[in-house]
Amino acid sequence: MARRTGRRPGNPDTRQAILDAARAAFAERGFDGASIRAVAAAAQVDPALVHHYFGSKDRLFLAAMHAPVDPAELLPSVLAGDRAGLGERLVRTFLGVWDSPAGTAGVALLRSAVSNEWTARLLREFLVTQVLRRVLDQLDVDPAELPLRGSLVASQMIGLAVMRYVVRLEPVASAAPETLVTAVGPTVQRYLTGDLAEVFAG
Amino acid sequence: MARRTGRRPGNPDTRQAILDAARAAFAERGFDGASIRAVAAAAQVDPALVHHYFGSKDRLFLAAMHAPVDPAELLPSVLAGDRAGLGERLVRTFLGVWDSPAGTAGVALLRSAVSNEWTARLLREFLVTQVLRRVLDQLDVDPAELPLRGSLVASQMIGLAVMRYVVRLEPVASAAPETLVTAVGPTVQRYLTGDLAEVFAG
DNA sequence: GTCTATATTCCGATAGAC
DNA sequence: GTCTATCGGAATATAGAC
Repeated sequence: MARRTGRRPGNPDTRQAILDAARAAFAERGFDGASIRAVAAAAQVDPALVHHYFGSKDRLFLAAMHAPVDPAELLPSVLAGDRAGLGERLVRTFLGVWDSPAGTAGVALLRSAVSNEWTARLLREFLVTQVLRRVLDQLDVDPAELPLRGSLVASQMIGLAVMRYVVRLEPVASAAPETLVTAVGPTVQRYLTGDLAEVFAG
Repeated sequence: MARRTGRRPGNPDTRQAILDAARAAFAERGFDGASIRAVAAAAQVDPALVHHYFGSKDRLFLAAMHAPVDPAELLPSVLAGDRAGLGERLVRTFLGVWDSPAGTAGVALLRSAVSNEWTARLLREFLVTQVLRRVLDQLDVDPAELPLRGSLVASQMIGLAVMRYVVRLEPVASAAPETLVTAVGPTVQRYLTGDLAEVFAG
């Protein structure tokens, strides 16, 4: 029979449990509102362990945001296919991710970015370099128009996310994904490839 | 010559100074992030005075949100005029308010609602009862479609506000108001009066 | 009306025993 | 690897002197 002394088991899943709890906490209360102590309690570990693994709250947040979903993997299938369906495919993929467990990271980043400049920069850079740039590069429009087109798309998609997942305004909060795809897809399509001559004439 | 003893002057503007400082603080950091102590420091009064005037942080927030702008006064001129221009007029009025000093209250409510369920309810009720209901009542569409149309409008407008005033994604953050009116107006118009048969067929 | 002082609670981070 | 103990700070709110 093994001796009972020596190091406590040291569950190798502890680190992952902390990450999962952190993601959930940041999604519920945002970066500032979530506390390391609450994360530790949810993961059933000591608060000091969290520091031991991740060093600081900032680094814990970054670790919790990592990996759950990579636009580089999702976007190619969105960009393939007819140009006219791009808006709907983008909204469909967007909702698919946010409605899944991986969407927790999105809610966490969004909630944090609104009250914390550091995470706001993170969101901006994610949007611009990981999402918008990949999508806009495929379009056949005046390159000078791309930044505004991109931020219009972001406005509509982030607005949808805020209403559906954060503020929870009905009926958008509970609508079937395909309902929103049909409703919002054409908006995104127009921002991406529509004729915005009037806009740029101003 | 008046006696120098007796009560200290007691500036009658003190209360208003606290309210202005509170609105600015809530706009910058949200409800949870703003502290009564910071509000008091900005207003150059003692923190205990804030409690004396307003009783609690909740009531201070409510007082700071009051009055700066009333949709009941703004919307009639938006609703008057041709139906086809409704979307653009709505966006124009929206941006006019948010770009003005009164917009501070909007940013404060928005920033707070994202990290605080209590203020989120406040935002939902403001949107539904003060804004959307007034606008939707004027439309000539199937009443069963109104809730979804309304929350789609809210998604686009709040998304625009989040990107322009909170996350500050360029170029939307610095764009001329009329540029955004021309870009986003048609989206709002479609959500309000457009043919969404496909959406409701789902 | 105004301010000092404080009760109470919670935070992130660190040092060091085991 | 894990946990106890604690440092240093900041928060809301209240009691009560002047």
